[in-house]
Amino acid sequence: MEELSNIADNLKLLGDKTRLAILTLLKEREWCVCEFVEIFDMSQPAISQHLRKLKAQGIVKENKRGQWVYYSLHIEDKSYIQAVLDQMPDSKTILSQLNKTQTNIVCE
Amino acid sequence: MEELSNIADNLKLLGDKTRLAILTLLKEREWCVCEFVEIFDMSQPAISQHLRKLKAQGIVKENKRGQWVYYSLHIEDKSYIQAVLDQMPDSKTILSQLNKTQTNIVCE
DNA sequence: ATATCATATAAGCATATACTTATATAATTG
DNA sequence: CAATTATATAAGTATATGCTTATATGATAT
Repeated sequence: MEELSNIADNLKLLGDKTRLAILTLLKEREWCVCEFVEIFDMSQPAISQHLRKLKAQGIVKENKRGQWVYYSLHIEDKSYIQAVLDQMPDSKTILSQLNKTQTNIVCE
Repeated sequence: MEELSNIADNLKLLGDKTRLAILTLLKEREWCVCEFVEIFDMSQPAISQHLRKLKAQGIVKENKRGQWVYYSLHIEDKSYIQAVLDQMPDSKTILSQLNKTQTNIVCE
């Protein structure tokens, strides 16, 4: 059984607008860092630090391919996170709330 | 549709050990402030401030009876909170993790 | 090898958070 | 009425958080 304080620490990570959007987007597919930087109109270090926190608590995992690092969900053992993400809107809705369209995103 | 940032703000409130325990206990029944003070071995203002935050975001509601104020869940319209609390252990488990037994609690 | 691109880390800073103690408010009791 | 009990609020403080800018690391391409 997972500790209450451990669950709270994980939920705290969901309690940030940017991280919650990141996780919701990751429901659909893996994304690389530069895509998030474009989408959120936020500095690259800011995104990187959010992802590091998520990785540190085992909520996402990374997958390096070439110079890109792709992130994906790692919540098979965390039913309460799955339960939240199940209730979240789809990527399109998230992206429209961020006032961006996915078609603009290019990392080369 | 609820705003992403609004959902994040609500989840942030769940991301605290004390508040998460409070909400999990409230699944079972309503509790009054003094019970929480006993259970959490924390100052009365600390508990009161946690409850105020939860009330401010409409996650709990209060019910005054005599000199006591009872709190209960108000999450019918917040499926993502219901989803989290559904995954939480029962009151007995929470209380044992707090190293207290419910039988000790007396407010008079 | 050097230049470029993608990502990570470090340091600094402004604000948010979760407590504390002291005090106020309100209901209950003698 | 005064004393007690339950709760709320205010003010202060230490720590956490989320950004910033600067810099480091590492892969790719010329």
